[in-house]
Amino acid sequence: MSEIHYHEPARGVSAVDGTNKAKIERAAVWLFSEHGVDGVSTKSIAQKAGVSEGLLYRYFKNKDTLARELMRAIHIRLTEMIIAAAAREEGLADQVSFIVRHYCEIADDDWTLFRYHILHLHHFPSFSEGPEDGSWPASPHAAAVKLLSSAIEGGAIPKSDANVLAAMALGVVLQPAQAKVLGAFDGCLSDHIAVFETGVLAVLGLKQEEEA
Amino acid sequence: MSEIHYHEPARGVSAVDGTNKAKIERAAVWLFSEHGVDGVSTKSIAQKAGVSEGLLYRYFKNKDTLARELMRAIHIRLTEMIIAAAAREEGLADQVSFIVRHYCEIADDDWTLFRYHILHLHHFPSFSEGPEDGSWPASPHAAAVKLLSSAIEGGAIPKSDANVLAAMALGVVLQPAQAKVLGAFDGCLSDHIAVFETGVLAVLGLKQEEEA
DNA sequence: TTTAAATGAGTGATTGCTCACTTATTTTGT
DNA sequence: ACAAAATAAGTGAGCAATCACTCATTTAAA
Repeated sequence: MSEIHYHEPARGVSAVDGTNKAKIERAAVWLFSEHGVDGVSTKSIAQKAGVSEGLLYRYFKNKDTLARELMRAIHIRLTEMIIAAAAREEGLADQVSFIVRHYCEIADDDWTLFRYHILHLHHFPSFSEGPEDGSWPASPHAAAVKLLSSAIEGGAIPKSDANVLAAMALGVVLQPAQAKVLGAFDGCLSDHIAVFETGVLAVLGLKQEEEA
Repeated sequence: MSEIHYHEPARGVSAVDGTNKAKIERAAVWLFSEHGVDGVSTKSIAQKAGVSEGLLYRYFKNKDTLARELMRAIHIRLTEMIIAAAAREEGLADQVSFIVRHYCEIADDDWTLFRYHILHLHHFPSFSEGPEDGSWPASPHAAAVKLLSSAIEGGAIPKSDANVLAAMALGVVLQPAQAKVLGAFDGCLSDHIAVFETGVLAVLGLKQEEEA
């Protein structure tokens, strides 16, 4: 199978850390994901974390920095996962499978942080802007566009708008994720990996099991 | 062609109305879509609308009511459009075509209001909850689930989880919409109706032009 | 003893909202 | 037709509450 080792990066944000900084981060990510950055007061974060309000400012310059660092953690984790998928050379179907599986696992691994990402990414316009210098994808979408552009160039996919195609393919997984976030169904995302994979391949115009 | 007349409901929120109430609504929907409900002050709404702050409270009970009424307008418009699609009897492919086309047109018709919906729906949990009494779909997602459940029951689609399938199908259109909202590409959504339709049919497991 | 961690009362600014008031429009009396 | 009276539309200073953030002080670790 000759796997390229995609080294699972650090888990969600301070997943099993008992420090006060970690407590603050866990409280913040929960509250931010639930009410949005502007809907959460520094007082409520401190209260939920069980520390004083002033302590937030020892570890973070201000509220916005705290919110941004948390968002950055999940955002780059997802982006780099897709970049890692693009580096694989077992064909497009393998890349799709890789992305779908890891996307679901990252989401399930720290669902609160993931919910924060999917609901409030737009609060940080800089995170969804195109690559700064045009070379490196700075978002999951940009990374997916790059991957599909290569696939089109290589003839694995009929010529089409990679920008739109990437969004459609991501949507097959992201919209169920959003539906789950909004309470439309239970269980973890990984339960539906197979269905997602079939769906993404269909959108890309590939029958499953085709393409050696 | 025997069209069932889906009577396009009222346009976006007070689209071409010069009253002060309309001015307030247009200012509010713009600011809300850009910064979120909690990120906008009543003072800034009044300022952008060119009226006094006190006037907001003549037309709306409070800020949250204003925000909710605007969200409700686009939310029920999209929901009822999908319900109307489900009432058509020209087959599933026709229903998909209907939904994709009208979804894009509604979005393009009042892009600001649509952006508000796609970015900030989660601010109003009541709008994404399941149908109150279980009978009537109260959201686009719920309406799509109902439509696909019928399709499965009627044998037009292989048996599967309608909840997940609906989310995947919606994602094919919604994710490009979100990508456009975040600035990933220009032009209007309707430019891609054909691609969306093909994608949705693929996700549903229907080759295009099949199913008499 | 020295240094770092942690506190919480206090700061000025801003929040959503009210209300006494002015201005504009409509209704009524003659 | 015209003014007086009544209602509606619109204003903005001001209120209590809350906001993000600071800092003198206390507590704990090295």
